[in-house]
Amino acid sequence: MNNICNCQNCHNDLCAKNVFIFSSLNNKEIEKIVSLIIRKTYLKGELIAIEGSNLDGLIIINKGKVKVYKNTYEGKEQILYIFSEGDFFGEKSLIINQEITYNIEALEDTSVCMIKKETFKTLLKEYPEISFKVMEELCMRLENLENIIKSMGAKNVEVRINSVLLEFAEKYGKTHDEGILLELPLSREGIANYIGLTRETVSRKISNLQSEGIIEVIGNKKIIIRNKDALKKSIE
Amino acid sequence: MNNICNCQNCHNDLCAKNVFIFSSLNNKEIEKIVSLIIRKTYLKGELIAIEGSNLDGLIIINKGKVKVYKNTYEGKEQILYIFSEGDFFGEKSLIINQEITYNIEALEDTSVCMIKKETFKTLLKEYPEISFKVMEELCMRLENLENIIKSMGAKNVEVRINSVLLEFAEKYGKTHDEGILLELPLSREGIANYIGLTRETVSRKISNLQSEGIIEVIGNKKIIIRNKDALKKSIE
DNA sequence: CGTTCGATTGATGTCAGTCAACCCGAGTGG
DNA sequence: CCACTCGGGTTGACTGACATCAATCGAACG
Repeated sequence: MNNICNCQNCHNDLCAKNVFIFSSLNNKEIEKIVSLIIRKTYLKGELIAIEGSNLDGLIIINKGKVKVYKNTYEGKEQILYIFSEGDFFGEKSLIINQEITYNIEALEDTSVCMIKKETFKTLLKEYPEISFKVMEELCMRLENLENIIKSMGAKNVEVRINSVLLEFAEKYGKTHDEGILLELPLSREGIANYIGLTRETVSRKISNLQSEGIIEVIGNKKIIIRNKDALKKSIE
Repeated sequence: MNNICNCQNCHNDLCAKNVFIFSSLNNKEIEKIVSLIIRKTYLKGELIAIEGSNLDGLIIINKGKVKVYKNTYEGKEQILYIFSEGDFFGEKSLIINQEITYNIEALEDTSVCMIKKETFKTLLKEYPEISFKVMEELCMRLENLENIIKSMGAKNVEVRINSVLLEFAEKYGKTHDEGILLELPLSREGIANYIGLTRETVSRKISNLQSEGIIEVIGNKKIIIRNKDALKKSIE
């Protein structure tokens, strides 16, 4: 179950300072926000929210990763976002007064900070800069989704795989002497559910990329991207 | 080419009153906004903006329809939005300082109202309610895209066709004694580019729906939806 | 060491894409 | 009034790529 604790024992910088939408505030203001925060933790695999439910606040990820998905008409999951440290969700129930339209599940042990709906609304009034940051963030998400749609519209399946590998490299990749070391946030099935394929197809395509020498697969969860340019070139 | 004219001779209600993001303002405030507006018109087929360019303001559609699309890696168009009266675009260059990431083309003769970037930023400061409305609108767009992704992730092609027919019925349908009369904003090819199929497939699936008696096709541009429930049921 | 869950590989089937022919209505011009 | 063209739409045959089903592998963990 969830732990709920006050935030006194949590380093400020973990909670709010690194969060994009609060990045325009000074330390004093951040402190105030931190004092308003409620913390929760979720175990890997735990459902944080379910389609149709109501979140009573904005939730900011402190540590960990979550996947946001809808169930498709065919009973599969369509993953929409992978959120990690500093990302937030639940804005939909704040801004348009609407229940959550997707499911959210912890991909690893995850701790989050919650700001109550009313508290957040007060914050928005008090610090209009936050509104602007929220708009920025929403715009970036829109753009992200627009690109996903573009790549899903592409019949060419390699394009989709390569796109998602590049996306993950951008977000989670670490430089490494032989290329970019990538810890995959999703299983093969997860990747498949993200880009609208089956796990077998993802598996096959990844094998192909390996035999072409473009990537190197290490176990199930790690990939080294040896030739990023080759991936990039293929999606132009 | 474009006509540029001042807005004195344009009825207030056309420009700003029916626009969602200004809906919280009173008449006097609307009048002020109207006075700041620059009008332009575009002919059917004319490009309003091209990927990579900079719009110098927020553009609100006064009359007409536009399609917003990206070119895919395979040289096709991926349509992202169909915007009509009251919708706006260009927010991306206002909020995050970024060039346009898609192409915008008039689907019919279209007149728009433009609010200069700096003017709009001043408005946002002056009337924080507008910020909130913009956030609402962005959230609704996100949700719309999330649903498109969900339906594109569905392998089942009928689901996508039926979804788009229902979407158009919602937006452009008129009640009619035999069902919902629908003036299609897009050609078969346009629909195909919206949901990631080919025009032939769209054509075939629409024929099927007709022979099942669920819809009736009138010429190339009109459809009567006789059995909306059947469409709805198939996408659950 | 055995169990389990995910990943891989192979064989087969299906359905949307492709290519090509044809249709149809609108506009054009003789 | 008819012939012609042109663009979009439809239809059919064929193909190929991904899904599906099934068997096997293999890494992780107790």
